[in-house]
Amino acid sequence: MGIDKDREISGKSPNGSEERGERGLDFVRQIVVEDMQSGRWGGRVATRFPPEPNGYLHIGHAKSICLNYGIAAEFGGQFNLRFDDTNPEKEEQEYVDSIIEDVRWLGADWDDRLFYASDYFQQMYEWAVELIRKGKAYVCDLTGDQVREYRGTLTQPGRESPYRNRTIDENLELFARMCQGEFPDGAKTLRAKIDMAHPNLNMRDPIMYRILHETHHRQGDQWCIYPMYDWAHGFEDSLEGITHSICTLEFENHRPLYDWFIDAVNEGRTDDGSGPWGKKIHHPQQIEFARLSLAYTVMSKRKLLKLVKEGFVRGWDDPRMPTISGLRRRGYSPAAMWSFAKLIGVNKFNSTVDITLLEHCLREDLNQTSPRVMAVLRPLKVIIDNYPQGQVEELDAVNNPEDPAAGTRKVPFSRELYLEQEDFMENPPKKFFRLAPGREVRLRYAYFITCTDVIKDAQGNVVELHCLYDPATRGGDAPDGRKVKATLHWLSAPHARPAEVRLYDNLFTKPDPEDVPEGQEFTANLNPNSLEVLADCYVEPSVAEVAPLTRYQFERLGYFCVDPDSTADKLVFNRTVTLKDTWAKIQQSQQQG
RNA sequence: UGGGGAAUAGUGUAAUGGUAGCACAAAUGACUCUGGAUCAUUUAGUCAAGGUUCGAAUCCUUGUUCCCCAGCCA
Repeated sequence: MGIDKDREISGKSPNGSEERGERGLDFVRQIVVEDMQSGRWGGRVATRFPPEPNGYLHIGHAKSICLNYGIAAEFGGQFNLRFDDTNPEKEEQEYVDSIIEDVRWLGADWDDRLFYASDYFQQMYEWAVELIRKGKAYVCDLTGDQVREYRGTLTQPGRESPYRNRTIDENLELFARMCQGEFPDGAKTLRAKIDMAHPNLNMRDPIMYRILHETHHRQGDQWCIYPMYDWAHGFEDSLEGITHSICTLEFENHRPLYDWFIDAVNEGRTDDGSGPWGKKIHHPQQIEFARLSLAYTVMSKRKLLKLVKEGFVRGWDDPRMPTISGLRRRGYSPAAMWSFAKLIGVNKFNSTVDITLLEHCLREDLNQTSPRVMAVLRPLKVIIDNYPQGQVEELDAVNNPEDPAAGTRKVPFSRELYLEQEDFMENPPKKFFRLAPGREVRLRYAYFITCTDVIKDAQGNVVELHCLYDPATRGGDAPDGRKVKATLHWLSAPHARPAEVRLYDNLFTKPDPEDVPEGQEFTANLNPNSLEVLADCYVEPSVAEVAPLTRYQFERLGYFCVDPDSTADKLVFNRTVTLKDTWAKIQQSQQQG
């Protein structure tokens, strides 16, 4: 899976100043280094990636996975994969399966530590009872609307619930009955008794449990009360011995609660377990970092779900989606994702990353690893008039100039060829080096050819070219040393295999899809041209039978990847990313004047 | 207008009291059997104003801007 390489890419300090240790490290790793030096966790590092299985993972999650797994790998620690499945209303097995596949594909290794928060429900229940006994939690009968009303506002303190001072025995009994299913959804909650005037709204008697008569994807109907995130999450980390609980910035306001709940359980507990409440439980440190934003796409699960549900894309793994499965289908490699994660770093402020950074990481990896092959996307038939009818030659082509070990292959050449339509212009502008009437170019690995005649249809479209080849230039070199300005890719028409090629562009037309007129939604910025299907393409015969997700570079065009829609009869490719295209830039500036 | 965070070239990110550096992007040139790749050069930055200091992106003060929080979601 190339994990060693991935690790190498992701590891160590960004500046290569490894001898300095903490210099140049992101702030999370600096904390880890300090903890290692101080022995805070006994030299132990344990991280986790805790997705809720209510959607597919996206590249923002990849950033988190690379951070968490990267830290564990670099410091000799452990990395857990844990499903935070505390809300049966939104969670599904399909999402669990896709998440496992995606994390594994990225190369993060959780060994045998695949956990589910729902497996901790019994322990959490017992701790909740303990909090009631300690007078720190109570059963509340307020309705949802009332809870909101009593909570107060950002600037005004809340009011205490009239149920706040129930006796411990009454609370114990009611909570047990909640758990036994005696009350309908929403009738009662268990709340922490903290401070209704707290300036942090999260501390105004937060709800620990709600009643939900819902079948859980894993626990079935065993429970009808479900823990809230704030109550559950710290304990999940605690039970797994997590040292650094890394999450995104919006949970910063929740950290006081994370700490409060663990402290509340630990109150009265001792290090050696003596005393009525037993032994103290582990108290991890929560650290928050900024989530990733990418230009020209959206990253929230809600919006991605909308794109899928309303058919704006073909599914979670549509190659235009920023999901891990979408990027994989598009042709991204784990190595590219890792180097991207390293490049963007980790910080505490929101930033929007330019897609050119992502594409740079992609090209950097694909250039090293992708076998080259010739393909023609928009074919233009070319007849070599002086090439013997019926003759076929097998010419040597290099598989990967960046990797001599990749070897060579044979490419058939014949009298009838396909060239790329855009490689010919009848009236070439300045700086157009490719084929034009009377002009000589090289066909890669083959011959020099000169264009002698242009055939057009009734509408004046160029439909066929006639050329002469120079037999002395076989292989692509002229014995007399004459030069040509261009080298073109080509295919022997009788040998070429038909293929469908899907070209992709940004899903949205604006860097910030949220930038919409008053009253409109982000979908108003969807790019109508994000997908272009070319049905009549051709590829080299050497790419006859290939597995889905196999990557190639189509010479001079870009990186392409076999789509799972591909069959033996019909090859289908996705364009992962184009090659850098100097001519396109020149053309653009020429058009702009 | 309560509380919690954060501001470094167009973008991302280093510098942790001592020459503001790197990558991407952009521009120019070299080389090239991919107008690819590679190499070289250039443009461009500390939110603002004060203060401390021999010396401030870094420390202090004041201000500005941005993000998060009023789900029985996570």
